[in-house]
Amino acid sequence: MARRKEHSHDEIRAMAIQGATELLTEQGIVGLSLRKVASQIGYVPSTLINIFGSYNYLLLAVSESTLRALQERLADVCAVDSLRKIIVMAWEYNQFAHEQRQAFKLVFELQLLDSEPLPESQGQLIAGLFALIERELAQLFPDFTAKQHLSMSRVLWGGIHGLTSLSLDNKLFAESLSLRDLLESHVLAYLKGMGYQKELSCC
Amino acid sequence: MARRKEHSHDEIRAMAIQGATELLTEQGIVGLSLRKVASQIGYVPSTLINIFGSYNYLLLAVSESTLRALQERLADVCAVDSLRKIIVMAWEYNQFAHEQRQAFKLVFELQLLDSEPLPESQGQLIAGLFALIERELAQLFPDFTAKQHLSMSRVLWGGIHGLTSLSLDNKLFAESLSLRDLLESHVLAYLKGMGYQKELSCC
DNA sequence: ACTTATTTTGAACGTTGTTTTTTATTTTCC
DNA sequence: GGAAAATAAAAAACAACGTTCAAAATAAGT
Repeated sequence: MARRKEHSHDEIRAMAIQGATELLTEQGIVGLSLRKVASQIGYVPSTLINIFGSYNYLLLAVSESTLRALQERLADVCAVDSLRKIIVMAWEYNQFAHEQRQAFKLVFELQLLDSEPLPESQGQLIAGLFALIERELAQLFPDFTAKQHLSMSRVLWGGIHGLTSLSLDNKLFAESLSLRDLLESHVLAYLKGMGYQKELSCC
Repeated sequence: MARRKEHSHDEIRAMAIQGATELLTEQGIVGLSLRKVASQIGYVPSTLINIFGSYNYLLLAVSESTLRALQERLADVCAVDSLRKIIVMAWEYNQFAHEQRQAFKLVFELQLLDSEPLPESQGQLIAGLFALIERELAQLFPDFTAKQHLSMSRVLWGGIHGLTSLSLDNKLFAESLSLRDLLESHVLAYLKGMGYQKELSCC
């Protein structure tokens, strides 16, 4: 019983990713399964295995799609100056994570077994996030070396990700504190500590 | 075929936690299962379910044990001043995470379903980690309010956790950079940005 | 010693990802 | 065009999982 050419492989890929994302946001990653995704889009487990290679690779495709959406959202951020831009990006990162909680968690919790370490695309995408900040740091600290920009972008993004990640799991234990203030405090104080002067200029 | 009083429940608890930890560090969380833990300690799945309630609660007990070991390690840190103490604690946190990679990841990846949000003890333990830093911050910034100490401890720890967590998954994309330097940069620059003066005093 | 209660076990259930076989469709070739 | 070969999707089978439940074996009570 083969039903051919009703959808191309790429179409099935897209359908599966969308279906999985829906199930993911509804029921979380524990409520997700290959069989559910298959029946959601009217296909059968082995078909998805044929196309994606394995269930993990399907999840990886979902993760990649999420990462791409996040990248777009951050790339669209604009602000009056580079400092504000970094702060807004930090806040957008956090907002995206909370809006798409389950999908965001999947990105950082999915671990492939001893197959490929990271399938290129994932690496490129995450590196692209860092690049967004590096660009602004180059504006703020024109005299610093590229390695220093690299280092600072990692520290900044590490803090943003850590605060976001902990708050997603309610492991911050600071209900009285505003996450927005924490993120802003992190970015502002770190940059100030690194020598940034023109603090709170305009307005 | 019941074999009673060969071990008490508490003994079986301890055996299961230890056995699970061993399997966890050897094969990772994906290679871990209730059945493997049971056969590892010479018991049967349903016995462990009776004692722990569920497989998730067994994993939670492992997580709690890990967290307790981490807490002890950080509490043992001592240094010449509070600033150095925070930096050393940050480094110890990171070292512990890399040494006990799988166990550390379990702590932050384990998610219970819609049962209790966090079983008290876990919350107390994580809050205890923050308290270690808050105490030092109170030394460094005696004029700040308790709320400010709270806020700063979250920002500091969020950054330390974020850098550690990303590096554990090789998602930092900065092989040329020393993680130790990144952590120190984070702590030093943030505290300096928050107004700490006596930078690099002695020596 | 016999009954009652307790506690561990073994078997069964439903679900999972994956592999293999079967079946239906498409393509190819004469 | 129609038979043969190739292809692709589905069905079935498999091993492993967490969990439940009834049965078996020990401990406790009288």
